Amino acid sequence: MAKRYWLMKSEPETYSIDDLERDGWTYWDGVRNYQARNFMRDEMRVGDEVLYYHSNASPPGVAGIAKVSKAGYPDFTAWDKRDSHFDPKTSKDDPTWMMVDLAFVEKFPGVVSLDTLKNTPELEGMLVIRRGQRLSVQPVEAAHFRVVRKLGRKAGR
DNA sequence: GCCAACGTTGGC
DNA sequence: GCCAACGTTGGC
Repeated sequence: MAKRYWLMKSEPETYSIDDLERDGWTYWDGVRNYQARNFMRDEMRVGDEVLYYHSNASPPGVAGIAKVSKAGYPDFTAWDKRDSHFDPKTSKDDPTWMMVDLAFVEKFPGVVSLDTLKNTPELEGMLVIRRGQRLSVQPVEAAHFRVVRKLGRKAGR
């Protein structure tokens, strides 16, 4: 199957692109939304590329690129009582929540801000700039991905 | 910190 | 199955 592209949101206070660069890879735990879960469980494949989006940041925007290094598997933090994402309704026999692993690819020299995304005509229709769009994992068109990467590589220069 | 938008829960 | 109440997301 052809490589696909995604956008994933993280609050930099919780886990930023710098954290990912330092660690090299991470597991994407804590997603507790069915639509986002379905993307990770059913559609994300190893090698897919991901726009790493900083939400609740100033400015919010795409900070770099990651890639999927492991396809969907159960989010074990859902079973951990001490974890903030603990979900008492799910069991190990029938996991509700899934996650993927992400590997660091690149950090942009500057953030491609939400404002820039909104003001770039080639990005019209991108989900992340749609009002009220809260999905933390969302598909991105290949053409949009390339435009954002180009903007990112020259951002802050 | 505020609040609009949205998803989920639960009473009926 | 409806829908009000509630919790969360995320821009500002």
